[in-house]
Amino acid sequence: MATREKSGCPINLSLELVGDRWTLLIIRDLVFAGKRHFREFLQSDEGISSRTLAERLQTLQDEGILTRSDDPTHGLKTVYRLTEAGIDLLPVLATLGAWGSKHRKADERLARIAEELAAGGEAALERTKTTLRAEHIV
Amino acid sequence: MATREKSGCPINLSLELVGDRWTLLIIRDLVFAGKRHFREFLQSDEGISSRTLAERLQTLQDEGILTRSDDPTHGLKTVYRLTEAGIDLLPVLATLGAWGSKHRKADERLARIAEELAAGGEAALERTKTTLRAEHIV
DNA sequence: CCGCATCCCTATAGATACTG
DNA sequence: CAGTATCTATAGGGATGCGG
Repeated sequence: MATREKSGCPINLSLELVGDRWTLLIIRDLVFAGKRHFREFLQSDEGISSRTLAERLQTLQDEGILTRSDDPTHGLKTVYRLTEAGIDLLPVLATLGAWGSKHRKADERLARIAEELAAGGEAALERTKTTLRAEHIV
Repeated sequence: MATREKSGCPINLSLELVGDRWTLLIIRDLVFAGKRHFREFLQSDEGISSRTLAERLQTLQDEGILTRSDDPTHGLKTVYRLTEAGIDLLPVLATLGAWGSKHRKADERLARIAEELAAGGEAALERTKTTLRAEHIV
């Protein structure tokens, strides 16, 4: 990515990083599907290519949204985790999910989950965030 | 756009429509800058091209996010307005703006506005929505 | 097996100029 | 004024390769 900033508008700055077809899907998989490894991200229903995935993981790391580390139990594997800045994207995912549930033909089961998270407001978001943070300490 | 659906995930369905560099900037200009005409969108700081703008306005209309109509006071002009589905994207803009304010180097003044809207919660969002709806009746 | 890097090729984005 | 035509640049899919 690394496009030069086109304006200081907060919405624009956010979109310069996450405003594409794939970035928020990767973060969704980190948050809701508990994915941590390269191969797992490759296997999402939407089918990201390995080339695009590698590039996005790199820039997300460069921009402080996630961290890369070695899997202690399995030398070959690399573990990706969200930083605080990444976890803070949860409200964006929640509002996007709520909108999709309401205005697009979403899968019934997933739609209900999205609506519940959105309806739960701040409290529900905080609970999810706490769960995500716990993993870093472990 | 019109890419065939890659999954029924609500977040994915949202991203298939608004997950790109420009769509949410157009909606931002409709919501916060009160823009209504083709030329006005062209003049945003980020500099969208006329071709891309025309295409996005078309698909947004096709997907029921905005409406196109003639300006009664000025025969040549076309007026773009958000539908209810479009207005419902406001929480997405709000969370994106809040994230950008907190985690990117955003313009001071705009950052404060974004933070206030986010901090205001549901009530602040509802007030903005009401203002937007009023325009349709007029 | 793992996380990528590289290559090739096509689809789409975008700049610029122009039209009804 | 709201868009198109045309041309070029880039993003991205898919196959394959490669060091650890």
